Amino acid sequence: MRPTVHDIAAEAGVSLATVDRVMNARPGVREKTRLKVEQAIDKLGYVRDVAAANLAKGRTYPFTFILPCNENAFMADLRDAVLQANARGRVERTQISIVDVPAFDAEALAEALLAAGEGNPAGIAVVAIEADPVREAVRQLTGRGIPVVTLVSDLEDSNRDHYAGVDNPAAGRTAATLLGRFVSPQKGTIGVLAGSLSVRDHQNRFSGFCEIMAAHFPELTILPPMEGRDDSALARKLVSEAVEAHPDMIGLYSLGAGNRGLIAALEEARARGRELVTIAHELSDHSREALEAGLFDVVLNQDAGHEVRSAIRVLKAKADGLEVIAAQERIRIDIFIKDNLP
Amino acid sequence: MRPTVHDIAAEAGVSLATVDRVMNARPGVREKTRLKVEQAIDKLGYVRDVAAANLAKGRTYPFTFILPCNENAFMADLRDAVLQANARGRVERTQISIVDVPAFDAEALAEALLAAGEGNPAGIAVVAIEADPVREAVRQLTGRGIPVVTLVSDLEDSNRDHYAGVDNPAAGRTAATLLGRFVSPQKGTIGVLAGSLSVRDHQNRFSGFCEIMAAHFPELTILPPMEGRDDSALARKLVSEAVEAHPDMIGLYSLGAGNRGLIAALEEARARGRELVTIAHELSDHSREALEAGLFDVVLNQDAGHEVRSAIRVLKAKADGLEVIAAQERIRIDIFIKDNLP
DNA sequence: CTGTTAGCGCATTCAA
DNA sequence: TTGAATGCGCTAACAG
Repeated sequence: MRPTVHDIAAEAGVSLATVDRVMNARPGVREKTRLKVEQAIDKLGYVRDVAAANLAKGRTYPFTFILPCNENAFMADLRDAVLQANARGRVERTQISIVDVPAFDAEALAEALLAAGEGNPAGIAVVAIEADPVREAVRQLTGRGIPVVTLVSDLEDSNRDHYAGVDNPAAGRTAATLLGRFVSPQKGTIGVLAGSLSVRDHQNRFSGFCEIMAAHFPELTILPPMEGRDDSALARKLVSEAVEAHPDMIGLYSLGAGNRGLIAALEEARARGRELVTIAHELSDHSREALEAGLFDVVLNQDAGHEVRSAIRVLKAKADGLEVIAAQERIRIDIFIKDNLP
Repeated sequence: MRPTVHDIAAEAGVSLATVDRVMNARPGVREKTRLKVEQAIDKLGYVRDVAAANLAKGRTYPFTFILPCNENAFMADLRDAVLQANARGRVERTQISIVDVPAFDAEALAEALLAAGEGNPAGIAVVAIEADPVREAVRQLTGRGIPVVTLVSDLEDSNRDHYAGVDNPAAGRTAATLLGRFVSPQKGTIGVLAGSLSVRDHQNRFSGFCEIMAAHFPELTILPPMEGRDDSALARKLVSEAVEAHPDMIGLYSLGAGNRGLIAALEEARARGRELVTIAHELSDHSREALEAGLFDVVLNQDAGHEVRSAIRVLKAKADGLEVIAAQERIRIDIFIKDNLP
């Protein structure tokens, strides 16, 4: 049998309460006593039974998820995933409250973070925006011992506890290699459609994309990126015009959301006899259909469900002061073609 | 607060013990009483606290994993993943014993399954072989209420509780599309290296591969598959000879293990000025290097860690009579190129 | 500073 | 056929 608190207490010659104090780093224990207990703990190889501990504590984990009120399918998926996780909260002992913030508004986000902190949640997950006020808010929270996990979009140079999202420069590089090889050996121009290049994720993807294109596909010219602002109509217009304006355009990388408009534009182009090798992000009903119809050639995806579950696991672990299994928490860049659709 | 057994007992006007009997479908309860309790349960929306239940039971889950003693990197990974999971068994309340069986030996596997069942484990995971004795053994086990999960390789027409592995025909189709597009617009022949076509997984991959090749890349000719028997030296020899014999061979799909020998052969070919678009399976140190060196173009992968953890989660859920979250348990076909390596 | 004690939600003897 | 009592491993008042 694995050792219990009783065994530790006996071994150390103290009471249960003292063992508990030591284990939870609570004050009111002489240094000497603490040492005895700690020795007993690793002599017996004690590991605390978290389930039992939580039972005793009647513990539930109140988490706060701060999400942008964006309209695209991915954010909807993300929200869904959070709601679903919360639905299973009865048994997982988590209780998640979602806080909505306006998209792309750093000030509002910073405020929301601080406000969330007031409720003393067991942890906070946030779709970050790269900005100093946000960084500062996160610093305050972690300083107060509240675990913070960035979700989907990271916050560099902050001391967030964990980032639950993909490596975006790598996503851009992946897109470049696939696009380059698919169009090869044709020469021509490649369009890029972003949501907004003021968003960090999109920046990162774009730079990764350009890096590989420049290095390995010099015969392909990247057109200046279009900014569709995740707006369906705008994206459609931009892409249609670009296809028209560049008869030598043979490929397209859409690194943001706004697949609907993009798909419409590609259908138009196809009707006029133009076929573009196209790589887009985020698997949704629309992008899946586009893949099956051959309008998209590749979809790069981050699994919202995985990200949310990972964030929760990490938050729980941090709240309990446990280690996280890094390998299990790495969020992959999924590559989908029509043949490996889930 | 969520309702507890006490609330149910009070609501139904019976004792805790009776509630327990009803919940665990144990005998010795009058039909009428049972009904009262059941009504109380869904009136209050009771869901049992599994953690508390396990604590009370002092429950641990003794699982048996039956693995082939194969020498390839993937199987080693799989074994590692099981050992690692077992190491965390103290806190997960699992205790896994590994049973080794000779590779590709259906009789031995069937025997091992039956033997494992004697120990009355809480569940069994097995790398299946498609054969009737195996099917029969699985049927017996599940008939006795022991949950059985197939791992990596499924067992069709058996009543195993779950399959923790990838969709192999889809893997083959994926390889075909990528290979076809990468070599395009060249014409030529494509080599196929299998471990053994008597293994179900390999068969499935091969047929998926041929299906797409025939449908979409008629200008490419698939050579008769080579069988490397997961033997490094043999694989090397076969591939080298094939490259030599077919000057028009421009692509290669390796759908089994034996990457070492394959890589050596590709290096030789490269030294002689021959470059083949190559797609292989399973990410390992060797295949990763090959990817980085440009010897492999794509590696399709199944994550052994995910598969094992998934198998354990499912086994636990089945043992507890709980639902599994299907979406979380689907094992992906990971596509790796040099840019999205983990 | 340290120990005693009473639960957390559930399963399980042992009586009745 | 049912109920009362005890304990799983741990935490948290409340006393000393």
